Amino acid sequence: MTTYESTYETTGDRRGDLLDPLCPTRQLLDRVGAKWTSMAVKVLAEAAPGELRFAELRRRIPGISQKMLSVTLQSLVRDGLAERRVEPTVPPAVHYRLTDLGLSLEGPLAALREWAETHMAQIDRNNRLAEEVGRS
Amino acid sequence: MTTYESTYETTGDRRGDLLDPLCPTRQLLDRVGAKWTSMAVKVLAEAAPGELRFAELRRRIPGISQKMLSVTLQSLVRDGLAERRVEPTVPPAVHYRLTDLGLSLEGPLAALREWAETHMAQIDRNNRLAEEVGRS
DNA sequence: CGGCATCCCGCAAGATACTG
DNA sequence: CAGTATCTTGCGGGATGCCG
Repeated sequence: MTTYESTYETTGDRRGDLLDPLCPTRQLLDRVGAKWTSMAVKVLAEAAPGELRFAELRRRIPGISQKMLSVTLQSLVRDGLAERRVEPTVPPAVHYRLTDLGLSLEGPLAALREWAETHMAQIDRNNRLAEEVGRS
Repeated sequence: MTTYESTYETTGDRRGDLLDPLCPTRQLLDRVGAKWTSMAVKVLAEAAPGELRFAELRRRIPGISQKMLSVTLQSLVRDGLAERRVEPTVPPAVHYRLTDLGLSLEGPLAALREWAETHMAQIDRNNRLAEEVGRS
């Protein structure tokens, strides 16, 4: 655990200076929460160790725009989670596949997904219940 | 797996209608990616099965504003992940604790955290490398 | 103490159009 | 085919101030 807890307790009100741009968990969650990243990782992981072309990825991620897929893949490549391979034909064919690092992320992500699928129905029920209570 | 894959493959371009507001994974990731939710769950989980007061939570989550802590806790309570207990003193003391459901989320979240702490340094290195390449 | 109401801003992300 | 470029918007979230 590299995140903060014991510190700051006694210091009172010195919030606002160091904040937390360093916390690795925060950084990761920002990326995972980026709305498409986790989907892309999932789809690529399902195809692993094979590759997928841009258009193929787009087809497998319903609702994603050309732009967001492009941006998301660039981010994955920059992070070293995915690799880009261009076949020099005309028109060019671009293939993507997860790196070992990317694949290693799929495990934790899958755990979260499983949790979601198991419990989201309950959570929805809780929300509807809270809504009714709120109206009273 | 309740998420989509085999569908949409043959239908071509019918994106934009059903999109995905139903996908439980997406819903969960939206909440987890909400920048403070995961932190709050973590801190509450560390205190479990004990409770934490509002101000105490604020102290343990460096950088969070009063508003965001409030909003985040409300969200957790609505989802049934946490419970709120008000002690009718003056001024009132409000205590929060995770429900069993909330606690069950901590496992998958901790896995993600562990992954982050293990690999974020490498990812940062990858990014710096990509930046250098980009300048060439 | 533990909020809620209000105002405000930046950025993620959608729509659209163009290119090697 | 696989992208960039540009414009635009929604809303997450910060700051501030008031209330029971």
